Amino acid sequence: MPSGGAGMPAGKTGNHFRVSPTCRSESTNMANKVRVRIAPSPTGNLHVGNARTALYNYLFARQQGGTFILRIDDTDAKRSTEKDIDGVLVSFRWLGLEWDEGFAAGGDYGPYRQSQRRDLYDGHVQQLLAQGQAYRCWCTPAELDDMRKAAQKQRRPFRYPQTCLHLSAAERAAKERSGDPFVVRFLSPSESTVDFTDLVRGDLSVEASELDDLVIVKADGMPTYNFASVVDDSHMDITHVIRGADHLYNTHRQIPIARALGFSLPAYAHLPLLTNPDRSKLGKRSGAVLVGDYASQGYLPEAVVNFLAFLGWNPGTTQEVFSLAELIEAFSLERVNRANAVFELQKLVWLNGVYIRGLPVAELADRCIPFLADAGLVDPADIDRDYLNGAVELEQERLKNLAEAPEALDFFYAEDVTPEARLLVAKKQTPADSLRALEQTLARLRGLDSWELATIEACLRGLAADLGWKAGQLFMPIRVAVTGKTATPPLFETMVALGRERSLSRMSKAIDAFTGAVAELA
RNA sequence: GCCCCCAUCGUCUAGUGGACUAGGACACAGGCCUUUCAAGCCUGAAACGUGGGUUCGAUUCCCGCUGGGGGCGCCA
Repeated sequence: MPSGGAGMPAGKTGNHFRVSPTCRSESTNMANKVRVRIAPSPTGNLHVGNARTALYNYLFARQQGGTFILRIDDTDAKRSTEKDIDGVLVSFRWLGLEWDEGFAAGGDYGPYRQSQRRDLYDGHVQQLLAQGQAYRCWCTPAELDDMRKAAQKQRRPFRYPQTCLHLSAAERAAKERSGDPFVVRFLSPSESTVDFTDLVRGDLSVEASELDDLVIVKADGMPTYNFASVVDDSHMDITHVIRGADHLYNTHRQIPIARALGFSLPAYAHLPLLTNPDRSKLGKRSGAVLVGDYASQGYLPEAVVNFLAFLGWNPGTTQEVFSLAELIEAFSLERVNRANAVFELQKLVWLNGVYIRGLPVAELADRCIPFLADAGLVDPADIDRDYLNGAVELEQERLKNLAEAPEALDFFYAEDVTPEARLLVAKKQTPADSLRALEQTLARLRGLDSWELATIEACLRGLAADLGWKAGQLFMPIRVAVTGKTATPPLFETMVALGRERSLSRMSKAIDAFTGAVAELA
């Protein structure tokens, strides 16, 4: 038995659970250490909505001194490969959400893959069958589909008509002898309502008559999500189920199953959904919705975490920037919102800049290297770190994300910058005068006996004064000559970072090219 | 269609019957700083969906309406 070690703790008798509307959160065993889980299905990558859910589970566990568990919900045999699982794990790790127990981490409640817990589920199915709270059903998917369509046509809600529940003994015997595939259905509760108190939303209630007999075991013998989850959450001693509000209805369906099995219930907290700008559920076709997309677009995991944390929760203070450690301290389920949150990137863009500016230069450089290497600007095996750090330092407050690094830093690495001649013309000056100014600049720069910020500045400001030009008039053409661009970090710092050789040779080349173009520009 | 949930600036949100001329952040606009671009600083514009109650008094409580969302699978 896969999770035999878990057993069923004493006290898990469920006897303090009633069907009445008075079933509240105190019915959970609060004395137990907090145990929460994130249970992704192996889809190859992590959706930001699941990432947010995982984050809240993580924060809650850490804050409560509890355990954060990762379970793989892979009851759908059609999609479940090692590679797909790995894709999910990579994103959790990138975000920094380390799990204490579960898949790839071990623990006393394993295995942590539902596909490997068949025996456990089978046992509980037998129990329900024996209790008369579940029954076999031979209706085929095609038949059900027809019934659904018919119901829709009559504009009536579809509910399974319990055909196979009401089979005569003879009919049932015949079906069983036939060897035809069957599913197992849970007999929906006879109580009037199914109620629970949600930690975020308060008292929730659904008429039991709304719940039809849902399939708990598929024809291939695998349990369905709603069944396996209930069994695992109980056997893994999960104390709090924190998940998206899209599971609200599932909770009403899972509670009767848990009760029929004699399980005590965890506390539930349903998080508001993340939506598209049009308020529809954030789906696969909604632009960048995978954590991996944000990594490759140059967002920092700490920014993504901070951003995600604030989608549906806030600390009640005006602080906006939170490290993971600070989030752990400040987080509380009580302050989770009920209304859906639009997944808008503008704040993430800003936060990302905040985190980039807050990084030590060397670390920012480290994080830029993969992007620079991809763009062919640097060879990771052979990097002049001092030069790179100098360049990164100058661009640090200009970078909104790492993916911009190649474009921002390209002139530090380009062989030639080939500035446009017309950009070498100083503001309110003629091309000829501009050319002369550049020539004088080069001459004076060559005469400098040190290549330092103060020296260069004194030199260029002095020249501007001698020329009777405003500083900016002179600096822009030099900037363009040296970098090829009109928007760069401050000129003197840039020239220092580039170094004397590069700076002077670029100026010289620019002057040569400019000389040939002056006539046309005039 | 049926069931459930939700509702404050464009967006994320504070607010828990009077301290609200409704606060903060992002984005936006203007200004300052300035060798360009950023960063930073200052200022501005910008919201309680609607109709009824309850109350001396509602953004806050209740009901209806409207609007939005979710669910209604042998997916999870």
